[in-house]
Amino acid sequence: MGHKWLILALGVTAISASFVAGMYFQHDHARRRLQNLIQKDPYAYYVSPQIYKVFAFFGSPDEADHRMRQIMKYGFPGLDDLRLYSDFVLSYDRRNRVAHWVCEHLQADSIRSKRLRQGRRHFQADMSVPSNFRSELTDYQRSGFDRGHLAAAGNHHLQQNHCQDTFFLTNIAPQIGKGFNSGAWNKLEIYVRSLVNRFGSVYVCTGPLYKPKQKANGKFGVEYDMIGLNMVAVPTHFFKVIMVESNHHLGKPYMEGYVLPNAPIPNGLALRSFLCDIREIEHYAGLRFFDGLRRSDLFGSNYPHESQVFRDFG
DNA sequence: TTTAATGT
Repeated sequence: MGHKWLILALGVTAISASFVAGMYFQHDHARRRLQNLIQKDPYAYYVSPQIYKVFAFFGSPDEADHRMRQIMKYGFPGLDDLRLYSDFVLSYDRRNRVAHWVCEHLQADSIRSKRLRQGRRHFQADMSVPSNFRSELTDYQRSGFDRGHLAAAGNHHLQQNHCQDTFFLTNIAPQIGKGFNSGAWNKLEIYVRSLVNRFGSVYVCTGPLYKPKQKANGKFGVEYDMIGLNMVAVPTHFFKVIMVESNHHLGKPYMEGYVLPNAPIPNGLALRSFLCDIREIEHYAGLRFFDGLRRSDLFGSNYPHESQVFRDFG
């Protein structure tokens, strides 16, 4: 009689012991996975509570999470008022009514399909932004400025809603039309798409700059216009930081940055004359680009004298 | 070709 109870007690002890051991190893495994994640992308850890708040906006959180992680694979430039769209991620500047930055991950099929070009191009205010921080269509009308895309419409032709999302005014900034938006800036966007076609996978971060100038009294100050009743800021410059993932023969990522003045730019001026040290862009924008990459792992840099690989545009 | 605004 006593033996039966003893065997039962031993059995229960063994089962619970293995259960506890299993939980311990499971927990250890999860902890190591999390540690790897944080080492690869330090921002993921800090940003996830804020991201999950945004998830409620989407029908299927898992899909949004998956796409967001793909686009933001190399880290967040900043963490202010993050907004997820179907094919790009954006940080919104409520004070200026213009984004801080917009991140895209471009692959050949998102720029190739031409049939979506026929689709209606329809600018609209983003009603998810509180009205006192929101820019409206009327702010841009008769302002003398174009509604310039940050994430270009031509980069998001894979699905109809991808393209339509780029027309939200959160992704729009006041740009000089002739000589800039339809000129040098458009040339830069076409150049980015040519990189996508040649190398397959390109990460792009685009945004405005409000660049200080030295005044008559010798001190530095920032001066910029504002348009409309909502006082939408007119950036003095725009930047684009481009990172080509390692599909090419040297097997290392390649990064370069451009800064263009929001002004008419002579047609003959080569794009490469706007190449800029990325640390300088970070200084003016208060952002860190592709922080998840070790800079020493990069092939080349954005200095014009180092590499001619990507510099054969007109 | 692509970008966009304007006037009817």
